Formats: sequence, structure tokens, C-alpha cells
Amino acid sequence: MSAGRGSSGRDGPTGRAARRRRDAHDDAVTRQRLLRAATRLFSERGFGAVTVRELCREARANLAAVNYHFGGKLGLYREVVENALAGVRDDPTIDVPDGTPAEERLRHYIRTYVPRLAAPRGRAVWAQKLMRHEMTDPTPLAPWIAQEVILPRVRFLSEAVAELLGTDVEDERVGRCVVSLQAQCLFYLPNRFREVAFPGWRDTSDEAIAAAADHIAAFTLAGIRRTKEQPPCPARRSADKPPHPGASGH
Amino acid sequence: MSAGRGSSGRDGPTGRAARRRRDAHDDAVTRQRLLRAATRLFSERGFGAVTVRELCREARANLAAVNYHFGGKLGLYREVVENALAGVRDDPTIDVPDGTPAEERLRHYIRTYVPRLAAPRGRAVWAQKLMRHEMTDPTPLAPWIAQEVILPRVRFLSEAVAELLGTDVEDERVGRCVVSLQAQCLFYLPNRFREVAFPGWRDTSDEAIAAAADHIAAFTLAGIRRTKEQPPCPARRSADKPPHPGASGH
DNA sequence: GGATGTTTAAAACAATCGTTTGACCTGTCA
DNA sequence: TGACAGGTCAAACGATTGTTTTAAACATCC
Repeated sequence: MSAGRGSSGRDGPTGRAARRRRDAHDDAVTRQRLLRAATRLFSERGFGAVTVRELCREARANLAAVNYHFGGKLGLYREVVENALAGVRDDPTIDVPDGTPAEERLRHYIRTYVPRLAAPRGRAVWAQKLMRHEMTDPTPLAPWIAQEVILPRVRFLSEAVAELLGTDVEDERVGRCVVSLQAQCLFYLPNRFREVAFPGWRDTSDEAIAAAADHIAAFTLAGIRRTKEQPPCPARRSADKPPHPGASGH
Repeated sequence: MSAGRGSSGRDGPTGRAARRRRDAHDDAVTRQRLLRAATRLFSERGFGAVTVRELCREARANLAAVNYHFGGKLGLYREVVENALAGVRDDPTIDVPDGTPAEERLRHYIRTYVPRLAAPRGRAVWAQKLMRHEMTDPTPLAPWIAQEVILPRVRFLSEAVAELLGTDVEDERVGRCVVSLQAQCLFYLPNRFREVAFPGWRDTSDEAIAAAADHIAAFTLAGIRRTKEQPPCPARRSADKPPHPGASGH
């Protein structure tokens, strides 16, 4: 391949393009190329599955560049993660004016979050994909990423759901509803499950995503209203096994 | 490469009689120890993150045993996957007597599926965890696993949901409801998200899991009923403004 | 008992991993 | 100008990867 790319064209001390001035701008360029390639590759395949060599090839940088600029593979990864997390820290999806009713807060969350997840790129997607990899095989940065991405959302959602249920955030029904909501949203991160299960769903237009978000919102709010009707501590009925007889809830 | 015997052919010719005689060292025993350790490690950390050495150490087998018995690391992985998939092929969660009403079919699915996912082990858990890894970084077996695990469930769920919606399985609302349902269930696979988000959810007793399944069932059926009220092709209303202006930038 | 075939054991294999090295180039500043 | 610092480069480092090899231990058959 083009592994030995530049050397062939630039080896001559008088390479024409290589003649351009080397200002302080130039060094930052490879740094940024590395960061860009690393963001894509790490979020796509995870920390362990990406090799430094592949990364440098993609960024058209020398093999030693990663260690020089970032002190190592993990240092580069840390910077990638920091960039991605910066995008979820000031997060419009959980930023709504005071006094907005709970139902509207949830609707707003879903309608801004789902399009962000379904987008081909963007910091929200990167952060969530990085976290998805940290969930399955964690790096030393896993706890940090998880807390940073998850906790603010859970707090926001729990408060809204608790308000809708007319209870406090400690109620276990709140956690279950929050999980039901977040699970639905996360499924709109690009993933192979949807591709396999619904090959016809290649429509990722804004309208299709918005329609899906509307579905989740309506679906979830109905589910929450239904949950509200149930007793707070659903002491388990003992005789609940067979599917056939009329075990249709109550 | 295939100097060792292939994974599939080894059981046949004269092996059966010769087997089962060695007292101290029994071939079938180390084979099974390897399979057991591999099932645990592969489903926990994925194919790429597990080394052959670690595997053999865990199984108290020699390093060469993997290549001897399974023809290589991938051969062992293939056998692990086959075992796990055998457990989802004849699947009680989607096996329900004819004539069962759709709502009851879904309830049965959720109430049998969620406890299987939440269990610490079992073939359903292994299959689903293996697939989770195949989703994030795939091996050559990824398409096979995905189809085998996903398609039967999607078909079962789609038919039931379509019946509840009073429409056919091609309706896009069906797919969205199936995703909403399946996404909720899959969140009860042991995962770090729940641990981080809800540290208090360490209760994995049968009662707690059953209560969670009941929640999902009630939540989902309410969501489906709500979805039924909406027009089949929800053309996006334009007068749908976010809580505060400017937040829906794009 | 020797021949044959199967399983285990330890060592070595080539390939690849992340990282380090030292020469080399270029611009800056004394 | 000459020394220095910043940055790139090819090459090599030691460690670890999956796999292969070679020899020995064991069981079975003639």
C-alpha cells in the first residue's frame, strides 16, 4: 500500500511541496490528523482493536508520532475521550428552561437525543460509541467515561419520570422507566442489530429519525402513565408462570 | 495451517472406541474443560480480547491443546458459538401454543426472556453476550450469529405486534415497537450501564427480575396501544417546536 | 513385546504488538 | 553564522500473539 507514502516523494531535500515553510502551525497539523483518525477508529472499533500502525497509516503520520505527541497509545486515547466528553458536558438534550413540565422535558430529551445518536458522526455519537466499547471490554478510563456520560442523563431523566409518576426518585419504578426510555434511545446508535433485523431500515433521513423519536416519546409516555397505575412496590404474585391461562396482569 | 484435525471431523473414525480409557488423562475431559473456559471467557470479553495462553491456563490444559483439539483459536470459538446457538434454536421464549392471543404471546416472551438474560449464565446469556461482542468488533462468524439469534425473535415479535396494531408486519410502526420492546429486554443482560446508573440495583433475585419483566410487559403493551392510535405513516408535523427556540439546530 | 495410534508436555516458531532509538531536517535565536 | 530545540523518519527493541514442532507418556492391537 501507500505505507511508505511520503518518503518517496519527499526524500529529496528539495521536494517541491516539502519546501513549504515549517511554522508552528505545521506540527499541530499532524497532531490533529492523528486525533481525527483516532476518534474515528477508536469509536468504531474500540481501544484494543486498533493498532498504532494502522492509526498512523490512516493519519499519514510516522509510527513514532503517537508516542511523540501523546506519550503513547493510551495518551492519544485519553485525549480522544476528553474531546468526545467535552461535547456531552454542555448538553442541550438535558438543558431545558426552568418550569418546563416534565412531559415536555422528556419529549425534548428524546427529540434532541435520538437524532444526535443516529447521526453518522458528532461528539455525542463518539462519546456513546466509546462508552459502548468500554462496557464490553474496559480500559482504565472506563469508570470515568461511564460516570461522565451516564450520570447526568440519569439524573435528568429520573427527576422528570419521578414527577410524572408522582413519586420520588428512589422509587424503583422510576429506575425501570428510565432504563426503558434510555434503552430505546440507545438502539438508534448505528448498530448491526437493526441492520440484520430490519434490512429495510436504511432510511436515515431526518424525517425518518424524527418520526422514530416521536414514536419513542409517545410509546414511553404511555408506558409511564401505565406504570403509574401500578402499586409502588409490586410484591410478586407467586402463581405467575404459565403463559396460557388468563394471567393478564390485573 | 490445518495440520491439526478440523474441528468438525475429529469425533468420527476410530475415536469412539479408543476414547474413555485413559484414567489420569482423558482427552474428552480436557476438551470439555477448554470448551467451558472458552465459553466463559469469550462471552465475557469477546474473541479478540482473550488469548490462547490465558484460556489454557484457565482450563488447566497445555498451550498446544487448543490447536490439537479444535484446529486453532477460531475453531474453538466456532464450537463455543455452536453450543450457545443450539440453546437459542429451540427457544421456549418464542415457542407458544397455537391460538394464544398476541398480547399473551408478548407477555410470555418478556417473562421468559428477561430472566434468561439476567441470569449469571446459561446458553441464552452466552449467545446474547457473544452477539453483543460481534456487534462491536465482528469476527468472520458475525453474520451467522446475528442471523441465528436475531431473526427468529424479530419474526415472532413482529407477528404479535402487527396483530396488536391491527396491521401487517411491513408497517414501519411494527418495527419500531419491536425495537422498543427488544431494546428494553436486552438492557437486562448484565451490563455496566445499569451498575453505574443505578448502584442500588444489585438485587438480582428472581423476584426483582420478575418484577422488572412485569414492568417491561405492562410498559410495552401500553406503548403499543398508544402507537395504534397514531396514523400509520406519521408525516412529520412541522409545528413541533422544541421547548426553547434554537435548540433544534442542525 | 513390539507396532501403532492418540493425547500431553515443553520449547521454539514467525508475525505483530506498543514503544524506543538515534540520525536527520528545519526554523529560531543568540 | 553556529548552537539549539522541535519535529519527522526508518529501523530496531523487547514483549506477546497464535501456531508449529518435537519428544515423551499412555492405550490398544497384532
